[in-house]
Amino acid sequence: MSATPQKQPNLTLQACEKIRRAIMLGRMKPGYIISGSSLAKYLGMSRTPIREALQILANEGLVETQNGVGFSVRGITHEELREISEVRTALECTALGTAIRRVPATRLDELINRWNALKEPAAAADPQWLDNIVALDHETHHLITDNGGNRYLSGLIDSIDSKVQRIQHLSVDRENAVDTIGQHTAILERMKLGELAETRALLEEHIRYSTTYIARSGLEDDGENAFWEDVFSGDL
Amino acid sequence: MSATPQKQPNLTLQACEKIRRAIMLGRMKPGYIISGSSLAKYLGMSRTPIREALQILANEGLVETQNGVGFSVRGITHEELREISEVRTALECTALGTAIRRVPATRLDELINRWNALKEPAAAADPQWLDNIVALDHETHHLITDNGGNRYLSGLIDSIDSKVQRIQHLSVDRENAVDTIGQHTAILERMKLGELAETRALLEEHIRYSTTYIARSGLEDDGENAFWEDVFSGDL
DNA sequence: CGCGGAAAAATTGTATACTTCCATGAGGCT
DNA sequence: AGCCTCATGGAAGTATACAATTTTTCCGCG
Repeated sequence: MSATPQKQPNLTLQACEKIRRAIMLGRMKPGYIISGSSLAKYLGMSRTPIREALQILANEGLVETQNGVGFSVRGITHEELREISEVRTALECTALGTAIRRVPATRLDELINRWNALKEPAAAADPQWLDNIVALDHETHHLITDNGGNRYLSGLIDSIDSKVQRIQHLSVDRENAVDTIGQHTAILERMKLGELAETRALLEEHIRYSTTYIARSGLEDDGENAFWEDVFSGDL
Repeated sequence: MSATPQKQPNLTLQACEKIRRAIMLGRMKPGYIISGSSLAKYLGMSRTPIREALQILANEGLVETQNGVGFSVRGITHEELREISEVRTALECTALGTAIRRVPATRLDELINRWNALKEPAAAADPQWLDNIVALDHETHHLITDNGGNRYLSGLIDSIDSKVQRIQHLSVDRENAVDTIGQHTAILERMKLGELAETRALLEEHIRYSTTYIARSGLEDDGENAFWEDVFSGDL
C-alpha cells in the first residue's frame, strides 16, 4: 500500500465534503444562494454529483431548498442554538459517564498542561491565542465524546459541530478567555478525580456559558455573496 | 383551495419517503440490495431522483453504499442498538425535564386511561393487543419528546425511530406486555405528580428494559429478497 | 457432474439533454 | 413617471445517454 490514503469514494461524497467544509468554515454565509450549475462548473464536475451532495446537506440541515430556485445556506436562529446546546449537553454528559473511567490520567494531565500553558502571558501575546484556545476546546470536548464508547453519539456531536462550528469561535474572546481556560482545566481536574457528578455539573455550566457567549455575539450575519475562488481556497 | 393537501414536493423527496417507510416497516430487510434501476422502473421515475433519495438515506444510515454495486439496507448490530438506546435515554430524559411541566394533567390522564384499558382481559383478547400496545408506547414517548420544547431533539428521536422502528415491535410480547403497560402508567403517574427525578429513573429503566427485550429477540434477520410489489404495498 | 472462465446482460457512476419554471428586465400603457 | 405585461435568459428538476464495472449465464473442460 502506498502512503496515499484511501481515495475518492465518488464525486458526490467529494462535493459533499467540500461544500460542507466551506459552510463550516464560514466561507458561505447564511442566506448565500448556491447555484448548482455554476458550482458544478467551478468544481469541474457535472451537476449530478453536486445535486446529490446538496440533497444530502439539505437533509442534514446545513442547506435548505429554496423551492425551485435552488439551495441556500441555512443559518441558525437563537432558538436553534439553544436547542442544539441542550442536546449537546445531554450527549456530552452521557459520554462523560464512560469517558471518565476510560481516559487515562496521563492523557488528562497532558491536556491540563496544555491549557495551563495557554495561561502564560507569553501565550496570550500570540496573535493566534484565541484560535489556539478554540482548537484546544474542541480537542477537550472530543476527548470526552470520543471516549464515551458510543460511536453513534460521537457522530451526532460531529453533526452538531458542523452546524455551529462556523460560529463557535464566537464563544471565546479576550474578555472571557481566562474563564474558558479555567472551566476546561476544572473539568479535566475533576475527571482525574473520577468525580462524575461534579464533572458533569462543570461541563453543563461550561456549555451553558459558551452558548450564552455565542448567542450574545450575534448570529445574524446574513450573507453577501462571494466568488467560488474565495469560497474554496486552500481546502481539499 | 381544494381539500387536497399540498402535493408532491419533488420526486426525490417522494422516493425518499417511500423507501424510508419501506425500510422502517421492515419490507426490505437488512442486507437487501436495492437496485436503483429496477426500483426506478417500478416507481415510474428515472434513476436520478432514486439515486438522490438513496444518497440521503445513506447519509442517514438507513442504507449503505455497497461500493459500485449500489445500496443495501443497513442492519443494526447489538452494539449499535445499545448506543442508540443510550442516546435515546439521554434525549428523552432531557425532553422530560420540560415536558413534565408542560403536559397538562388531562392529557396524562387520557393516556393513563388508555393504558389501563389495555389491561382489561377483553383488550388482551384482541388479536391486535400487542400492536395496540406498541402504538400507545410510541404515542407516550412522543408525548414527552414533542413537549420537550426542543424541535431539534424531536427530530433526532424521529431519526432514531426510523432506525429502530423495524424491530421495535420486538420489545413487546405477551410475556412482558403487562410489565410494559405497568411501566408506562407508572411513568405517566409520576409525571402527573411532577416528580422529575423519579420519573426520569422510571423512564431510564423502561428504555433499558425494552432494549434488552429487543436485543434478546435477535436482530439478525438478514435478508432474503422480495419483489417490489410486496415491498411497496399500501403505503403512500 | 461440477467447476472455471469468457461472453452477455445489467447496473453503477457520471455527463449531458430536455422541459418547465422562476426571475429579471425591456417596453408599452395609464 | 410609475406600473403592468410580456419576452428573454438561465437555472432547477427530471430523463436519458454512455462508459466502466460488476453480475450472471452458459458452455467447455476436467
